[in-house]
Amino acid sequence: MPATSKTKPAPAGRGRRVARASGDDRERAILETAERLLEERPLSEISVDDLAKGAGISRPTFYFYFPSKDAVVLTIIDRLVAAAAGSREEALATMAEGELRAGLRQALSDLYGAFSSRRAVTLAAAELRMRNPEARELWSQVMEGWVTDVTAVIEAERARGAAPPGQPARDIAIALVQMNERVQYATFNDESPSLDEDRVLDVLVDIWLRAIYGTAEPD
Amino acid sequence: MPATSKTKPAPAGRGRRVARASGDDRERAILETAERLLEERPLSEISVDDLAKGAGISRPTFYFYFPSKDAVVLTIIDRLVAAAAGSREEALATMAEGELRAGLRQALSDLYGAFSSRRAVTLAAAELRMRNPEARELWSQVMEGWVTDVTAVIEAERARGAAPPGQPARDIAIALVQMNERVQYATFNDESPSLDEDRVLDVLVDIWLRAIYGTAEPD
DNA sequence: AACTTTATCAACACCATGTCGAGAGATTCA
DNA sequence: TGAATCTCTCGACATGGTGTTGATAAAGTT
Repeated sequence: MPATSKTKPAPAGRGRRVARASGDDRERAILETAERLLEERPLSEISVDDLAKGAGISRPTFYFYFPSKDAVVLTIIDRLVAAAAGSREEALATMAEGELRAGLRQALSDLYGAFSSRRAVTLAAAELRMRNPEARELWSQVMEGWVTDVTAVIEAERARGAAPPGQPARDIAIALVQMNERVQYATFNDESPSLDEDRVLDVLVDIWLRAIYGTAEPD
Repeated sequence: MPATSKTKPAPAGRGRRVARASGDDRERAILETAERLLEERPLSEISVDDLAKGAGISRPTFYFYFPSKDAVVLTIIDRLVAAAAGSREEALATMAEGELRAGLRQALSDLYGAFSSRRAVTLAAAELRMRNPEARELWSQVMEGWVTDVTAVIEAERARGAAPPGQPARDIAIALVQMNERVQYATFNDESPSLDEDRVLDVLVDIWLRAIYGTAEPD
């Protein structure tokens, strides 16, 4: 077998039926069209025909490359998620190095950045998750990754006495990670009560620090 | 004019075109069918025909009562939101009476209860918000109500010296209210990383107290 | 009894999805 | 070289949803 990647064994079951020659261009064209159109309007207002037209093919031909509109978006989300996973490892590495206040800020900043650089896709992911089980499952894995890591950090901090005991670490982690998801979504989407772009990080970091390291001592 | 409510001037622009006699039954039947079907499957999998059939009428007749499927759900959400608004006032009244830890717990508990008693509708609201501007606007008002009230509470506590200064009260309020929304949704929807039904309140109250009254003092 | 209002639905127009089958062009190999 | 095979393309169709129209029946009003 030669060293050139010739047949590449079906990237995930998503993409095309077999995977080979010049149709790669079409596949890319479809993905690019989807990303471009998502900058303009929500997924629910984009039809298969729009994607086909944008890629310069007919609608039936679209189905040669992807089984559905959702599959196109899932492919795009896959890639975003892979990139975000990179951010997560990097972020956690920073946090493990002692300087925790700055570390946490850096971690949340990386997370924020990973998704803010691809708003349209992030919003589409949220929309798709509502009605597509595969998208739900994928997102679920992303969330679980973050929750697991954050749980470990909280437990480590408690173990070395830097953080006081409290509710189970995993429960706190779930609430904080979900808070970030919602707050970021609202900001990206420019919802009515939502945090300003340039305030998000300060506010989230503050709440994380208090939730992890603080205690509540009302009068 | 007699004292009997005879014509009732079009409840909100939503419901039916005019509003009178026996058609009230049909209208109720449609609303009840919608609620019933939402217990079984998501809004996106319910058709106008399903609603019509369930109410014992044909599809065109459905359009005599409501302009669309979305309008039916919006009517239902309207009522849920009105009920929740009652909860909010009650909750805030409890909090204003000094005993704050218990007060906050009671407030969040009321909020949680208002929506958990109508899970199906709450989930449908979230789904509808994704693609319907009117639903978005309605939900936006609900969120704004809570944010405004919570902001006032935080500022009052800071003013009387019970809570330390920190990020702007409104920003903290936004993040906390959005956290609750997301965490509760995940729990109702039984998502993969989500808090157990019976842990939600403890965790949320803990984070709220720390965010409002605590300070972060890492080692 | 004429007239108006309320209520109903068959038939239609429209749009989106996804499939089928007939081919066109390139590549393989006999 | 030419037949077989594979990749790629699309017209035509089947299906299923939305929303509208117009004819009509039944109730209420004058």
